[in-house]
Amino acid sequence: MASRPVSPNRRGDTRERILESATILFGTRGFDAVSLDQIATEVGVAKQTLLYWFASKDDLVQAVLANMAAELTVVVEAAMRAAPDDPLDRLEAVVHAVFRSAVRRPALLGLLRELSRLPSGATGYMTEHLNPLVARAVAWMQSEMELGRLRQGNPAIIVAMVYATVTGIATEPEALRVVGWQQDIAGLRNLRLEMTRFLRAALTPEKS
Amino acid sequence: MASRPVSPNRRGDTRERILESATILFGTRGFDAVSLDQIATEVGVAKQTLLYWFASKDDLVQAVLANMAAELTVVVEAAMRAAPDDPLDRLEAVVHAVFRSAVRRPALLGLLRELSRLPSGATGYMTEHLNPLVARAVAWMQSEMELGRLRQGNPAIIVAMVYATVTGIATEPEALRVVGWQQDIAGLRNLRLEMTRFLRAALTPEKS
DNA sequence: ACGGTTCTCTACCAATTGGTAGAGAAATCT
DNA sequence: AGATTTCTCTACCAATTGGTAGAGAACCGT
Repeated sequence: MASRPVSPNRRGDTRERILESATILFGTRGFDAVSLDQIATEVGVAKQTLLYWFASKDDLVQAVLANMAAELTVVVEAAMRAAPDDPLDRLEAVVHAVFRSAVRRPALLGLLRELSRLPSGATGYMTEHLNPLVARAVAWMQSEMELGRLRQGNPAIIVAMVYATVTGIATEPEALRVVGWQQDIAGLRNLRLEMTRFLRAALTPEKS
Repeated sequence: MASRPVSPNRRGDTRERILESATILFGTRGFDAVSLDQIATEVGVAKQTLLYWFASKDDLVQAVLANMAAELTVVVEAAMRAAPDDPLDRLEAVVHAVFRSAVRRPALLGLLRELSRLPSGATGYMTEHLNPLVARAVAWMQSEMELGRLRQGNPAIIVAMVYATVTGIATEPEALRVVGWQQDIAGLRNLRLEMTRFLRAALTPEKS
């Protein structure tokens, strides 16, 4: 048992594997509920290997968050750029992209939600990272409102509301199960369609 | 230090004080993040007093959840009964009531969200408790849709969506802070108005 | 006054937590 | 080949976790 000569080292991907497992565990169960040992076991590595790559649990959390912010930013900006000009179509495209992303990795949005229960200060770094994205979203929504292409309202709050809706739906399968929703391909498609209809209705300008 | 003769016992309210503190701590920080010692310290009592009233942490969690479910049910049903007949007005009344409740005790909806990361099985009891409420909401929404008084759609998913929106907004002050929202009386009022407008727009039937 | 119940306490426990110390294998550089 | 850096390990640590054992104060009906 002492010798395990065959490549205990997969040459460099250890860090990423740790990040990936940590993202999933933190995002689904919460920071405090997940121990370093659990992550290490999942990755198939000793706890000290984690602490070699990340000086402390806090460091690991920060890295996971930064990773997530970057990933999310890429997804949103790509969708934003590729989308048509009409604001409702564009919003639908972004929501669709985020939603697909969230289905593939439910932990992503879970992490975002997890932020609110970190000791504030730890959140500073994140908000700093996500602020540009958020600011752009709010500005965009405001200008579209002024053009009369979106329903009038407080753009900041409405951005938050769209975020809350999408994130809530994507991170709370439990709530959906309670209302009898089935988590299969048809169900997912249905969910996405219903969500875009809901948001469209909420944001379509009133005919004056 | 050995003697503290002056009424260490406030005669019966200990259990409720524990429940209250536990609700707040669990709801804001999550079950795993809060230790029995922390709760005990907050209540101003020894940890063993907690374990006298609740056989285990799990028991305490269950009690807190049951408490919350009852409280929420009362709030929703009272609002539902007192509200006018028009479905949008009624929805607004219920959302208003829940929202007020959530502002007064942010932990309430936080607990609800926390459910999704409990080992399933622990959630069974809760869903059982909340199921009647949810089932009634879905049935109500469906019948109103059939009457053409609400926008057509999948009633179950739409109930979940409204839930996600309200809960997300009420439990993620962080998200609101990021978009520059101020948590004062005017801000709260504004938030509530914007939210009801949002939901109204999302659920108003299309004029055919 | 007294025996029992109700309630809270101090003292302790094994298991788990995040983290340190330092050894040793493998790859890389010279 | 030898030295150094990179990477992962075993062994250990103090602190905290949920939980047990059991003593003792305050109240109760009798």
